[in-house]
Amino acid sequence: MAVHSPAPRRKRAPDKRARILKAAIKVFAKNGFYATRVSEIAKAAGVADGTIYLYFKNKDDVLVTIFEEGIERLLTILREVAESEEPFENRIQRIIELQLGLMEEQRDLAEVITVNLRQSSRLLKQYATPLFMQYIDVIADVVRDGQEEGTFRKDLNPRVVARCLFGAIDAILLTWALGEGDPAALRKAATHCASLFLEGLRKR
Amino acid sequence: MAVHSPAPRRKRAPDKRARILKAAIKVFAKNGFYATRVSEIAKAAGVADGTIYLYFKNKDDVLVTIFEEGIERLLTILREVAESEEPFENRIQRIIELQLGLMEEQRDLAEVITVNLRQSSRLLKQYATPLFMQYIDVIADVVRDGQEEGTFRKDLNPRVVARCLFGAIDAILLTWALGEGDPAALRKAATHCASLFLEGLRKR
Amino acid sequence: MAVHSPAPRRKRAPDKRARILKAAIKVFAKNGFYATRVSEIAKAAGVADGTIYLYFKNKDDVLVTIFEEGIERLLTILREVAESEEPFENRIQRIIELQLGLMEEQRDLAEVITVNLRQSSRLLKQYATPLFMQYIDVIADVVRDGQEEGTFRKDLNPRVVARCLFGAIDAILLTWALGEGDPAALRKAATHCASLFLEGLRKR
Amino acid sequence: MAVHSPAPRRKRAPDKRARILKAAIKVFAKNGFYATRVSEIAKAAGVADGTIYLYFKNKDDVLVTIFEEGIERLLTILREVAESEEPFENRIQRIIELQLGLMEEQRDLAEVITVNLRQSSRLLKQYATPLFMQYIDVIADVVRDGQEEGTFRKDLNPRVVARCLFGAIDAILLTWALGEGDPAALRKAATHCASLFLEGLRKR
DNA sequence: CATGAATGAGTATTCATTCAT
DNA sequence: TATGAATGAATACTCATTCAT
Repeated sequence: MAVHSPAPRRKRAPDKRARILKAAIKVFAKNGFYATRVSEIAKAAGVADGTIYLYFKNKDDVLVTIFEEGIERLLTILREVAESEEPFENRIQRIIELQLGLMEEQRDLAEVITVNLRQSSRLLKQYATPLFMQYIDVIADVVRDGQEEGTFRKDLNPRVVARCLFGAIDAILLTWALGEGDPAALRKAATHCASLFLEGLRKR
Repeated sequence: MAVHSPAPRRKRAPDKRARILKAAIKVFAKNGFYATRVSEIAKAAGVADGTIYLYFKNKDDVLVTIFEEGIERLLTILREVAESEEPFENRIQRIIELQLGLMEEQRDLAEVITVNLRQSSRLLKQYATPLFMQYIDVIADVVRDGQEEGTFRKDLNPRVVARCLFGAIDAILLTWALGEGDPAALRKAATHCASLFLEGLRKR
Repeated sequence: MAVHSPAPRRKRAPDKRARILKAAIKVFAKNGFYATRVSEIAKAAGVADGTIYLYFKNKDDVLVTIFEEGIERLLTILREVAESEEPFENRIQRIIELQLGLMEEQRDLAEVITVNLRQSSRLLKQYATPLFMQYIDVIADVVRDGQEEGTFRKDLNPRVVARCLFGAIDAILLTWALGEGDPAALRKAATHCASLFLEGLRKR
Repeated sequence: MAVHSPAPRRKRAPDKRARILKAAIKVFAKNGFYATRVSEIAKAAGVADGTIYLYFKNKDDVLVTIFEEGIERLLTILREVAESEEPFENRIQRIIELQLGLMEEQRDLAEVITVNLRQSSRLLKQYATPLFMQYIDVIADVVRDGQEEGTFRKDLNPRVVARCLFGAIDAILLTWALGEGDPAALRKAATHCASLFLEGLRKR
């Protein structure tokens, strides 16, 4: 019709993939992985059902991608903090705040990672375990270094400490995600959690 | 047809309900809630598909029952410990050991409770939240009493501490349930976890 | 326990069969044949599910029995009227009133016969058609005799008239069964219906 | 893939809905509503099972649609006749002939409407009643106008007459649908039925 | 690349019927 | 006879995935 229009470009969206992921995070968080229909993701992303299969192998693949990219981003940042030159106590504190802080800005991603991934035992065992171990390792390394350097008590297994810390953060997020989602409450919880762990770790 | 069939065995099993629950824990742990077919539970329990519906409203109800009865049993024991006359530190320590110890005997149940229940957002929100809150309350009460009595530092929110403790135990169980399942490792983790939290809580 | 009680006879009920039929009429009328569970009939009859199978081959057999016994009773009475010595016009009038009157006292049976039997095409074709034909014949005979005797016009096919009359009564019953079920309304409808058909049939 | 396939024929059939309805009428008439499997309808229509659910809410909806569209069409035509300027007697006569004539072309539809709809008490009460009342009203209006104008006797309740007429036609159709289905017989029955009612209604 | 109509495999649940007691 | 717990065949409906356009 418009003969001279430079380029029709009815649909600009070269960002379909990103839009699908973003939409998926939203609906997964709201309804859970199994209760979410592919068509719902498509609708929320403003694409056709079939389009999703141009970017992802299947529904599982969407969840896995969200998890992988999300945890990858988290791991990158965590590693930076973990390997910084700051005092060990600050690193621990920042690790906690970082995760909770990061999530505060991305509540849906938080719910998807903490809740949804457990929804598929298969996915959990296949994908989450290895990444989970990397996560544990990052924290455990900080603890171990702190022990060797003399800041932290030496009688605790660093990996056990790391698991406890992960669990504590996960539980706080879970409560927060299932509940009101008040940012202030989250921040306060972060402070208390950090204080609890740091005192628990401190060498005397 | 089989003329000499050894015994007609229309098994008058009086324990059908228990057998179904036991079978369900096993297959849920193995395959996850959604991937488990009702017929698989029936087969594992040695009953007909329809029999399950004589004892449970539906598939959801089976999972919820497992969760509720498991948590209920735990809560009863936890309350005893929480309200005992022992020093507060001992109570915390015993709460941790109790949970991990209880689960040690029922690895599949541990997986169902820590992993499977999160598979249905609806179930999680509907059933888990209230029981979870009761659980949190029991622990939080111990912390609060300890604070008032002067054993624990007063600057930490008891409910945040309780949530952290729950998360830590949950994470330890999760790792254990998904992994090797070595009882010794579990016991050692319990000791370290307890030490970490008690030091973190101690008033100085 | 009661050692000397003459005869325990916890359940006198030698009338189980009748009680089952009566209960079945009630629940079939309320919910329809397909929506009625065998267990509902049993409950309404105050017997165990399995007991029904001591008196009836299966669920279909219960409906068929109701229909057969009901229509049989109706046919017997109709034949009496049809073969009486009364004026033909009176016979027609009484046939109408009889059916509607009979039903008025047995509203549930009316609904079962007019509505439920159509619920199983198989049953309808297999059982109802022959009995229906007998019914048509009884009325058609009265019409035919009236024609030959000179009371009714001769240009109408007696079987067509009989079908029309059956249909009219059925429609009145249907409306009545689906609606309020006011006996007075039914009686008035019977009068009008009779008048309409008698005038339509009268030789001039 | 198949290079020479004559026509890929992912049949872009634009008439799926109509084909499903047509197929449903056929199988409902043959086996009855309850005995008909959704998959049978699908097979008869040459579509996949799931396709039916793109056009209808559920199996009930298919039956209701058949009924509604059939009755709707009938009502439209009936109203035209009822409101025409013809003598009242002709209108009645044409109403009868129209219905029987319409059905003559669609014996299966006749059976579905007269027999199948009664198979579900729920559907009958929910859908049939209102449309049935409209139908009754159309006929009753003709009768009433004829009474007021002086053609018909005034001592009959128009709605009772209408119900009788409906029943008579229904019974004729039922016999016809369940029996041979001889068109000539149907036409003759229509004439006799009309004559019976007109004489019955005539003012003298 | 994008679409969305069509597909059809897959499953929880129901309920008539049986049979050990 | 009577029971009612147990059975398991049977089926409507959903929804991830495909592919002709």
